[in-house]
Amino acid sequence: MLAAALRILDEQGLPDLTMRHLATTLGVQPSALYWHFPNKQALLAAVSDQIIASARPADTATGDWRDRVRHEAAALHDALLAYKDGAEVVSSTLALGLGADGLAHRLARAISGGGFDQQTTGLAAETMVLFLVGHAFHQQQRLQADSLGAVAGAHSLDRDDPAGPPSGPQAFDLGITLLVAGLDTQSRMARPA
Amino acid sequence: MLAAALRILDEQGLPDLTMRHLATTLGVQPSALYWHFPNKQALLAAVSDQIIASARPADTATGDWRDRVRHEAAALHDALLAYKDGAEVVSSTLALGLGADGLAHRLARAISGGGFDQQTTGLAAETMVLFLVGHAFHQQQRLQADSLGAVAGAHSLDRDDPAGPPSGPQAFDLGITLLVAGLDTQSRMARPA
DNA sequence: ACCTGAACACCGTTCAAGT
DNA sequence: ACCTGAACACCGTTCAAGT
Repeated sequence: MLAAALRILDEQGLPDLTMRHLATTLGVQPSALYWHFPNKQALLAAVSDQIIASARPADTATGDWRDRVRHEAAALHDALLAYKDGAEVVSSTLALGLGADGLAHRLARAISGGGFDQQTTGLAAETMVLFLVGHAFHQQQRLQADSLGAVAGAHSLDRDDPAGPPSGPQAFDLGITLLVAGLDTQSRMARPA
Repeated sequence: MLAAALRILDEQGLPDLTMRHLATTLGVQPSALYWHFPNKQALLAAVSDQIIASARPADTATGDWRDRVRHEAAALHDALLAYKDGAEVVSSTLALGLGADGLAHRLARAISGGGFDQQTTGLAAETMVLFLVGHAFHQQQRLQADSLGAVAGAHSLDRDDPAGPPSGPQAFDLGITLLVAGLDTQSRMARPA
């Protein structure tokens, strides 16, 4: 039934992931779902955890902590983009404070390779989570708008007008780089080698 | 009517800001609202812009660009927190790509004081916007959960357990500091003084 | 343990028609 | 220009009752 929810999400999108639609798919009454999940948010939290868990694991052996952090962030970012509306689902779950903790934990583990104290590590991880999810959400929304608005727009390929910033993978990389560089500075200030 | 929408938002919260409820408040049929706004998202976008515009303007005279950026970020952050569910409304508008551009513009103006090229400025502003809004949303959600869950929790004051990171103003400051420090590094790499 | 049936209390949006 | 009335096509959730 979690699997069915993920299928609806990926094939039809979040607006169609309703309790009633899911019930129909399962050949069951809507009320039956409430034996398995207390409410819809709990369902979405479970879906979110599934999406995050699907992110390819970090190659823990290679590179210094900076690369590990960058790779882990990229892997999680990709996982959110892999499911239709994946970023939005995770974003809502995260904001409501239910689940989706895997995101912060995985980033924190990578960051802790830099030898920061626990508090800095946690704060930095949280900062990166918010940027990562926000960016994925934003990007996913634009991709969908483009694919639907190919009618009206007629400029589907000349996005990234020079007035606004480009917002694809390049923007994501810069954000992560900024944060990693900032962390690096912090570490030098704390224990100036 | 925008004013009425803002009042409902601030006094009752986003879940109660429905077209039907707003119409009742105005003594009008729900369908009447559709003469003024094409749909609910457009209404929420207008509300978002109002919230952002209410942020105290930056003191453009004092400090270097780093301080200006920090102050501007803090002012915008505070504005989102000033209205009940303000962060959530702005977050959704932002994600859908309607309005809320004031956020990025104001930050970009402050950042541009650092003399970065337009692309870096825009990307950095976007990064900060995502962090800023995500953090405000997260924080607002927790405050509300605390004020409602004072019943079940009984630990309303000993939040910030040492396992997780603290997530109040302190966390916000660190995130912004990290980003500013990262930007600083970028500028030294581009034109090593 | 797991599900049905039926209801409750809502939503956003459209559209002809009125003034 | 601005609004009404009435409908369309939905929601999430509860709860007694069934098996």
